Amino acid sequence: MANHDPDLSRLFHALADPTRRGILTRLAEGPAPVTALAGPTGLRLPTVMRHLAVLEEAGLIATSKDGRVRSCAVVPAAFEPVRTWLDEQRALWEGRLDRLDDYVMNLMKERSQ
Amino acid sequence: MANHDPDLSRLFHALADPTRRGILTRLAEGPAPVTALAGPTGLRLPTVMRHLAVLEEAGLIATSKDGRVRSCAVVPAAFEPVRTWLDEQRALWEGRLDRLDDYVMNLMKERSQ
DNA sequence: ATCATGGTTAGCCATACGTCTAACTATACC
DNA sequence: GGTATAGTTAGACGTATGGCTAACCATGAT
Repeated sequence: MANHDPDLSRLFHALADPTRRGILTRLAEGPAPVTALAGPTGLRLPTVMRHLAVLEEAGLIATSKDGRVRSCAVVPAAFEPVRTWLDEQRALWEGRLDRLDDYVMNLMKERSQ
Repeated sequence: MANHDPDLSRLFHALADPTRRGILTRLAEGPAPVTALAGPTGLRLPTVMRHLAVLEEAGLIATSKDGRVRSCAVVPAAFEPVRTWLDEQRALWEGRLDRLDDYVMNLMKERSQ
């Protein structure tokens, strides 16, 4: 029941935007400065900065400034809660289906007696 | 590079709300009518209906009406694109890290000659 | 036929989101 | 010092989101 987890909401929200996913994919190849990230998007710098802020607040990227260039890098571990939530959901369905299996099995056994 | 996929955006967006995740968790235990889903949320029916519409448009649930009651059920397969995207991202990081490994290995080999 | 129940539609409202421009700061380079 | 480069801040703007009320079907029960 990790549903009210604000982290999870922030994560999913951060991932819900194509521009942000694009940035993450780009960063998966390795760290990059802000301007390099902005280029492919066709968006203005301040807009990209906002996207980066969303990603950083979600913990999906980390940034550090060296001189006048800010380098951004993906934080793979940050994806874990998402994966975990998906796994939890799956476990719930499967639990249910197992119980349904048992139920059907019992029915069949009773019938065959 | 499945980033511009509108399905993915709709999925992530649908999952970004605690109320909607709560509904999914509830549905993972088995199908339920709208009112049963609304109860725990403390929200008004029209509000819940909107959440259900978002979930259905994302393909995460399916609904069908029998008499005057609409039954909602989770659609496990709909989660796959999310999982797939996560896996793709992971593959990218790992590819990068592998190449980095190779690079370091080569460096070390060259040094030791 | 009447009434209660379960759901639906329409519309309002405040806030959040994604985008932009314009103006500003800070660092590198000549 | 002067200029180009990289990023930042502030504010505006239209649209989307999440919530509500009120009124409206549709169906099952009496």
